[in-house]
Amino acid sequence: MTPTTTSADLNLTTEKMEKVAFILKTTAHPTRIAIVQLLSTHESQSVTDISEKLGVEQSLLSHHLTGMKLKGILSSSREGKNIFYSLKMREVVDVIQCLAGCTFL
Amino acid sequence: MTPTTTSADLNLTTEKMEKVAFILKTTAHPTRIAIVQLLSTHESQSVTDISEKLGVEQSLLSHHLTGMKLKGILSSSREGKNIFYSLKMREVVDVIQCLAGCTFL
DNA sequence: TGTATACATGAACAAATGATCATACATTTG
DNA sequence: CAAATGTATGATCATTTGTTCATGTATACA
Repeated sequence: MTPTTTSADLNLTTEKMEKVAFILKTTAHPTRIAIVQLLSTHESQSVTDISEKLGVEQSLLSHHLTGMKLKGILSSSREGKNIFYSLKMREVVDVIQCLAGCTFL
Repeated sequence: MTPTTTSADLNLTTEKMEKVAFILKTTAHPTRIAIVQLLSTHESQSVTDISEKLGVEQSLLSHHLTGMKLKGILSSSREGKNIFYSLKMREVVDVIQCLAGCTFL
């Protein structure tokens, strides 16, 4: 039986806890959550697309995007003048989904 | 049909994204993940218990614990000289579980 | 009442993060 | 090749976070 949404026993090594913390940290920002949200339903978007849809200035967005790429959450590919980002680590969608479902939020 | 662990479409308001980010941030630290892990299988532990089991110094641990309590993740109650902490927001267990299950970590 | 135990708190500081700005680089188009 | 467009990068600064240390507070017990 594979684990479902209902909580099970965690049993993490120190190393794994660090890695999990690392991913959580990389995700823990409203703009970055918005990026994940957008890419969860769009497969691939250019920086300009994202910038316009989220209302985030180019440079700041670029910092967020390259950071998330560096940390393995996103991937990117150039297509002419544009660079298209997409979700590489789709698990973060589940993570956000999980918290977003909390009634108390 | 209620959402399961398999990714679905997120559709979050700005406010909700901020709240989710807030919880993620509050969880995103190896020590705090260890605390969640411990409390996920122990219902209630004193500060000394946690300090010894995790090998974290009293004061630092206390800062983490009070922070997590303040942010709604833990709750606490005094019992004589001891203060027992327990998990209030059990959803964070699922969040960690989700990432911990990733093969690439 | 004094002392020990358990925990919290606040100051201080280092390190990480987030934002902004200016500028650099790559690609297309004229 | 020059100019325009799209994106990245690096410097700088403000803010937040993590840690340590010293000290404060609450409870128990002699």
